[in-house]
Amino acid sequence: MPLRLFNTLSGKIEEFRPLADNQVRMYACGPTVYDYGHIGNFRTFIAVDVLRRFLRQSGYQVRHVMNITDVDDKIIRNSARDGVSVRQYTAKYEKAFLEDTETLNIERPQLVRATDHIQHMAQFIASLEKKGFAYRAEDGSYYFRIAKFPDYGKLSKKDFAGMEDGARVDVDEYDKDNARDFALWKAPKPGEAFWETPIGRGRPGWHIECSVMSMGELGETFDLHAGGEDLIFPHHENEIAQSEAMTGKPFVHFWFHARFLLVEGEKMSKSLGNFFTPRDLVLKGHKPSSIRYLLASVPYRNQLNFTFSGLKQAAESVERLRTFTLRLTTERFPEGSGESMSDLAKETIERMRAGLQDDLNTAQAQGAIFEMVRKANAAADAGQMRKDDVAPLLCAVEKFDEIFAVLKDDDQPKIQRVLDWAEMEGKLKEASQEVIAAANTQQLSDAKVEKKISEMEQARRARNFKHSDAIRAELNAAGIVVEITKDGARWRRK
RNA sequence: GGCGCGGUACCCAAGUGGUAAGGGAGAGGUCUGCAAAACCUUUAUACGUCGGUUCGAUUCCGACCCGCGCCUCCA
Repeated sequence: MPLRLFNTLSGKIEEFRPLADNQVRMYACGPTVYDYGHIGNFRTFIAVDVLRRFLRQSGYQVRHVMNITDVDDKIIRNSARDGVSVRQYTAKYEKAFLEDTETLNIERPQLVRATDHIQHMAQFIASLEKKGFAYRAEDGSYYFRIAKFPDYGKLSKKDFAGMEDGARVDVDEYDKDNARDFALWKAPKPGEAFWETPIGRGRPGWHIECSVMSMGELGETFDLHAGGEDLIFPHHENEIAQSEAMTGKPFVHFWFHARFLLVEGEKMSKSLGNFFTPRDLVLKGHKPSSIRYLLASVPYRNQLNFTFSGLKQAAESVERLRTFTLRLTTERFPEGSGESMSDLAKETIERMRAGLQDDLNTAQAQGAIFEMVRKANAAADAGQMRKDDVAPLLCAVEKFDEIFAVLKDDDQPKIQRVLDWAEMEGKLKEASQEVIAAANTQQLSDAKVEKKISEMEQARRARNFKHSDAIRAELNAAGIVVEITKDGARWRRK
């Protein structure tokens, strides 16, 4: 069964079939690097990441391109305010963004920067003008003439048919033929940064970069274009207008949009004080894996209410899966195999796939894996687990993690990087005591921990529980959880 | 106002025309030197409200209430 995805363009769930048999070409709108990315941004990027990972798991080769918007009004304004070049200003936030995607295990797409393609954009605009879809305003700005593009509004389902070309609205404010016409190119105001191009001095409008760079990398028609739901209009609508006006061909087959999230039941905003970046959350003591898990656990088209209680629950869920994996890999089971476990694993893989194929129903996939965990634990407790059952069960867990990417216990180095950054930025005081304490205990190497553990085991064998408990308490204080099992002690970092 | 999405237990969250996955939290229990982990039992006469269709609706239709999004640069 093929993947079924909601396509904003048709407003329906459709079978996803790429143009080329085996290859998917997708483009995702990336960040505008004028500030740190927040969890709302990352919800979208994680949704796209889940899509990308699932496509690959389904056997497609994925060509995934993402833009970095490193020029816009805010960037121009802020860089001028700080007295630095546009590139100097954006470099910091671009770096931060890439670090954050790593922190959240978002696979890196091929990146394209807007400022690397200014000349291409200028050429593109010149061609649009030649074709009659663009015009130059008195100040040297260029606008797209939407009255020339009858399909305008087909993505956002807006009806612009009644709009007459030439009906001037707000003439004082806009130097355009029609208020709905949007800027392709902005002439510089005095003191503003600009690029020198054949169509004059200025900077690109917001939408043009995505048309130029996506088609430049992926061709005139490609499979899928993704972004947050707010981009449906005007951004993606305008991309369609520019691109299809240019080529006369369909621009994109599938439009994929992730829904906005709420934070503690309210729209995230700085004024409400519920505005968080992944860095904020890490400093508050939340693991990157918890953040990713929570952001991925609600299907992308549903509103996700991001709460601190939810973050805690996510952490517990991840812990449960990690503990299960640890159990399978450390416990000794009798030789042989019990037929039911490999069936269970197969069933689970099938259910996860079915869920994800159904418009990326991540919640269903999670339900499937947890049901397997419970059943497998029960079997192990009942002494019915066999040595050969382990591999298929682990395989199912692996399939799960190919999509969710939360099981590898690599939170600590990422947390450390955030701490290092906080120190440099003078934000270390915002870090919780727990985070700092946990980071300090990372000094304890695996070898040292192992040594302590074997000392503890010796004490236990001698039934010197006072001593063994003391060691366990000491390790615990250092962020190491020790669990005694019938096959000996096993440990993990908190 | 136009267009669209949603309202499921203490919290998060799937799902179905025939009476509710999963996770977290709570309670009780098993195991254990003690912990931890794990397992078992338990927590929705019921899926916003009111009508309608139907043998039967939480699931389909209608109205209403509530929440949310977009309607020019916010993912």
